[in-house]
Amino acid sequence: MGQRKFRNMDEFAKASGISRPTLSKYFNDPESVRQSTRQRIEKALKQYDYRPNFYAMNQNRRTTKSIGIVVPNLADPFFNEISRAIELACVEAGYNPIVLSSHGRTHRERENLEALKSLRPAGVLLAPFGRESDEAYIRNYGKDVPLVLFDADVVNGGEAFVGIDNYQTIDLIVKYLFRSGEPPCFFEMETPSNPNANKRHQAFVEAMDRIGHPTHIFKAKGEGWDFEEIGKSEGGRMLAESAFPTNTILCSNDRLAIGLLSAAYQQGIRVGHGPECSLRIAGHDDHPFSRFTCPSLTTIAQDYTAIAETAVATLFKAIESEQRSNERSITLFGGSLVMRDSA
Amino acid sequence: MGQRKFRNMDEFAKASGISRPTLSKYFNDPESVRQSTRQRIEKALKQYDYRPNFYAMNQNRRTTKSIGIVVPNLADPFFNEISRAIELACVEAGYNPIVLSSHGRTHRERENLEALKSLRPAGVLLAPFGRESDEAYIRNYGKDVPLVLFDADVVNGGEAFVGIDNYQTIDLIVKYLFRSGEPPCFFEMETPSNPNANKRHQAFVEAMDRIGHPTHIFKAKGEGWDFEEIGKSEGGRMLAESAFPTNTILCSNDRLAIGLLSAAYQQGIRVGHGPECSLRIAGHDDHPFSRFTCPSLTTIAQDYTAIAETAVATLFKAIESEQRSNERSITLFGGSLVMRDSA
DNA sequence: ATAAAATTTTTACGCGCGTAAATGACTTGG
DNA sequence: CCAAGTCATTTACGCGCGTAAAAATTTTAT
Repeated sequence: MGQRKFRNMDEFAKASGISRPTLSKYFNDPESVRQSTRQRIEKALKQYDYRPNFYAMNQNRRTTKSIGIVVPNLADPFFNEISRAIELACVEAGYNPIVLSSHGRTHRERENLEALKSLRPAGVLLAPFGRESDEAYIRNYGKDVPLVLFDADVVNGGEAFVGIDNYQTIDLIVKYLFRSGEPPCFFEMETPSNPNANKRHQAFVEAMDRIGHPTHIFKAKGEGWDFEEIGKSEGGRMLAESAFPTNTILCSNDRLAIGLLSAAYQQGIRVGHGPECSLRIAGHDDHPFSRFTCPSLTTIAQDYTAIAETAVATLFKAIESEQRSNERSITLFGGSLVMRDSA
Repeated sequence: MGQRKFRNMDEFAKASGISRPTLSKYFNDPESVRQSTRQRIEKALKQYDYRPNFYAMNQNRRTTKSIGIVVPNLADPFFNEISRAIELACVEAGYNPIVLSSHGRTHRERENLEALKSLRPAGVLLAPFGRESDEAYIRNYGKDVPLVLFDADVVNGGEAFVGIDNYQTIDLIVKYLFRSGEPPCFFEMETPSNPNANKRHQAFVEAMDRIGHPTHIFKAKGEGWDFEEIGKSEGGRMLAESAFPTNTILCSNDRLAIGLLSAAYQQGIRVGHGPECSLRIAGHDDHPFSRFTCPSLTTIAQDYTAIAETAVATLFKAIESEQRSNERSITLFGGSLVMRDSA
């Protein structure tokens, strides 16, 4: 394959004996031409190795086949995994995903969305920063482009939100910790930007209320995305000061827990659910490293695939309906308890 | 800002009182117009909020401002960090980086490169899979597009290669381990696809030769990218069988080491450099989690920034020279020893 | 076999911008 | 103030493909 090079679709049309408009239709959607024509085209494609000019293709299309995916930070395994799942779902639907990470910088969220706009994407999937996002901007953005939010919600932003039901997950793990030992206290960031953190805080308060135990919450100072480092230094300090009133600590997310585990290890504290252990630590999110921590981390697993597929399906529905619907849908998935060695 | 919406550059030209060709020049390179004109344009830009059509812009350009960055797997923190550094360097140079991950699937490397081709990028930075890459294809690719390889080399692929000097790094850490305790044995994947692994193997053999100690190498069975899992299961089995003849194990990379540390912990083996410890474990790459393992991992830090910046600079030189040069350059950076608690 | 439906071909135009050449206006230094 | 140089404007064309409409062809149903 690939003897000749073609400068444009016309040349390829001549060589393959198929008219240019038909070829154009085929490249838009291979299903849209007759089976026999499709085979003829694909045979010619194998023989000649031609690819339409991406830019010319998209210039005049009403709508492109590109889907923008914007996440706060690809270095965070959670966003890494979920954007990978979303990417996959887009490719399977015949779309062309474009993943953009804001690298933990709030202002880059807006820059990424702006950059996407000039690509005229068919739709955008956005995991907003949360507190620090430009909410008005996002709401406005959704009026121009089909937009589905995931992980973190913005009131009235886009067509829909798909995320996790933090009340269910926190209730689940609090209940487990309570039944299997002392009731937990809660370890979180002092000023979390992610709204899930706030919901988890609230959910913890309510869960402790329900089981009728006093609520203890400990806040780690620190800014940025180095959650492990903050968990280690701040949590380590609290451990050293014996600040925690119970032997069970529920961390707002796995990354904090990983830092806390590291601090506990350094201080010679035995962590685990066995009788010879003096501390139990649990996390939330089932970070890919949670199974390799020492001890392995008991946590809540989010269903990445379900969230990804629902977000993508919702977006496609919005794209196909061709109009912004008035009813905004919110889908929350439950998480499942992963019992490992740390609690 | 942003009262009116413009359908094209002509409308914006009329409204701003600047001719379209001048605007076109400005968007190509803001420095290419006179300072006073530039200020007028930027003032108008603030007032009106216009962005040129990305597709029309690139269609007729000799060369676009896009740089393709292709890595085997963004889920691997090493590639995550280095692609982030490269992305940054490209943005700073006024280019538009496009990061594509092959998600650990060999065939996607070629698909990504093909997809990039139809974007007519100014250049491409590629970290090939190695053994499983289509080497002939990559060599050929470099004839069409300015191409710089990093991390893993392909003989005669592209303009240049930028990577790490595994001989220096392995020698460094072997020497350290030898001076601070028993000489190490080596723990690696049985059939690594990454050529760095092969070089490290070779470097280990030579380093042990130099210090005059017998060379022991242990190979973990397993395929794919779950290095931690493989390190834990295979390494754990070897630990349980007391297969290692020395108390010091040098792992081919940090991800294997993290798995091995996890296995050692589960078996109640105390790992570290202190007298109360029975095992020392060292890694290679300074994985972001290495400082949070239990104990924290002694390892070799690669200079991501240096590699990224050199790769980008080399690519830009190739782009500017407008012709494939005959001399292929190879740049190798040394690593530095990071002494933590595990060895 | 024939009519109706589905698909392809022919023809033609336009998208938004890059780019080139000629012309015109401005800046700089003496 | 003028000449030379620099930069902006005017004019005009083309890029490669999307897309629309009408004509021609093929397929399907009757």
